[in-house]
Parts: sequence; structure tokens; C-alpha cells
Amino acid sequence: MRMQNFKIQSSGLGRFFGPLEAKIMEILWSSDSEITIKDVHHKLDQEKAMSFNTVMTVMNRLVEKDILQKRPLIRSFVYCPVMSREAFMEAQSKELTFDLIEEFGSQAVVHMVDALDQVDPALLDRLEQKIKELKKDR
Amino acid sequence: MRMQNFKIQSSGLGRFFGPLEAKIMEILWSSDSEITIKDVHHKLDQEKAMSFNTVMTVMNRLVEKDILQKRPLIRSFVYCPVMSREAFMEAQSKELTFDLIEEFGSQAVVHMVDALDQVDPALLDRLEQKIKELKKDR
DNA sequence: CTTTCCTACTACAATATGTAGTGTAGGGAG
DNA sequence: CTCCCTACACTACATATTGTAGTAGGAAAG
Repeated sequence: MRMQNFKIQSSGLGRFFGPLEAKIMEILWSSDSEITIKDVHHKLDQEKAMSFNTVMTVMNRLVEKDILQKRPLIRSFVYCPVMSREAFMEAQSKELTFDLIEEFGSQAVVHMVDALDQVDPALLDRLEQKIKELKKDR
Repeated sequence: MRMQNFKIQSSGLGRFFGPLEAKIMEILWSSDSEITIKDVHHKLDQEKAMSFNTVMTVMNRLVEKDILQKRPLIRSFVYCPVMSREAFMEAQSKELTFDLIEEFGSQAVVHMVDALDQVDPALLDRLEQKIKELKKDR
């Protein structure tokens, strides 16, 4: 699974997926086990009328992109995410953090401190601690 | 100017622009003053044959996206970036760092330490110092 | 054997980007 | 004063991504 874009304007899953894709992933990750298109369609259809085929197309595209797996079952298929939501978020966080530092280097460092301070100052302490831990292990 | 995407797979300006857009911005930012489509086309054309109109279209799209400015001159137009390359990178770095922390919170913090350590350990010291500075000012 | 249902295939719209042709207006050459 | 050249505007087409959905086919169920 290889994400292409981090959308700057969006938030949450919308940063990585289209709007419908995001809703579908939300449903997949919320359901504990494997799930059929029918199930997903049923949930989406309650919010907004939508063709079964629309859901199927998008889900199969997610399979092509290695974000979902598709397994044949009796007379049907079941779908499930290749990664858990947590693993996905973890992987993206890692990838993006690396990219950010590769791309912007020390510029990013300055902004990190500001950003952490504004979003949640407690994270600053956490970061300071993490740095100390790493240095101690040397 | 509002960028939409940060492309995870690319690097440099290619993270924010299409391939041709990136080359054009490269040229614009390399030239110290205002520049015509003709100039840009001339430079690009040496690498790879390309229509004047292709360059014009892409440059005018960049104007629509508020990335370039276009000023009428005698019998022609001159183009220049709305922001310097430095300002652009600075703005993107800031935006993305904020987004990253908003989106991933403490998860990002953990990855930051790892990423900094791998990309350039000296940045870790810089970060530690920055945190101390901020805390002292309280 | 027919109906129902799921899936595959196909198709179309909108947006983003790369690519380029045609049309046009106005300044400069003769 | 007329004609041409050039730079620009407008239009068009290709590919990719995403949302949307119709149609057709096959298999199961009755």
C-alpha cells in the first residue's frame, strides 16, 4: 500500500482518501470483522441514497490500490483493510515525518516547536523527554 | 496561494507541483527578475522540444492559482513568483508541520525524534535547544 | 425454468496536469 | 497605408483520479 498524497486542506482520513473512499474506510475500520459490499452500501445508503455499484466500484479500486483485501466467500466477497487503522496512521505519520524533515530540515525543527506549543504544550515535554531517552542510550 | 497536495512519493518542488510546473517554478525562482514566457520556453525547449503554447498554458494556470503574478509590459507580459522560493518553502514547512501535529499528535513526536536522528543528528540538538529557549521565555 | 442477486464491465462527469493547434489583434516593416 | 509577424486568448485533446451509475452475465434459489 502506497499513499500518494497528503491533502493539505482536508483533515482525518480525507487527507489520504477521496470523500467517499474515506467514508468507506471509516466503515471498514469501524467494523471488527470482514464485511460485504452490501453491508457497506447499506450503511452509506442511510445517509445519502447511493447505488450499490458506486460502492462496489470504489471498494474494488481500493483493492487495486492495496488498501483493501477481497476474499471470495459463498456467492460473494468479503472485504477487510490490509492494515488496521492504527497501523495505517502509524505508517503515514512515520512516512510524513521523515519526508518533512528530509524536505525542510532545520526549518521544520523551528516550526515543530511552535506547532507543538500551539496544539498541545504537553507534547513539548514529551518530545524533550524522548530526546533525552535517545541520547542516554548512546 | 493555497497548495492542495503534498506528494508523498516525490521530492523537492515536485511535492507541490506537477513535473512541468516544477521546472517552470525552478526557472522563475532562479531568474532574479521578471521574465517572459518566451524566456521560460527558450530554456525548457533546450532540454526537450516543447510548444510555446504549452509553457504559456501552464504559466497562466499558475497565475490562476496565485502562484505567479503577470504584469503587462510593452507588447507582452512578464511573470514573477508571488513569493520567493524561501518564503514558499517556509510557508509550506510551517503549514505541513502544523498539519502533521494536528493529525498525528504524540505519534508524530515519536517519529520526529527517530527521523531527526536518521536524517541529521545535529538537528536533535537544535531541537532540544529550541525547546529550552521557548520554555525560558515563559 | 425463471427470478433474483451479486459481480464484472463499461461509461460518463469533474478536476488536475501536460500538450498543442487555431484564431486574432496590434505593432512594426515596407 | 497595407501586410505580416508575433504574442496572446481560446479551444481542444490526452491521461489520471475520484464519484457516480447502468447493463449484462452467471449462479443460486425457488
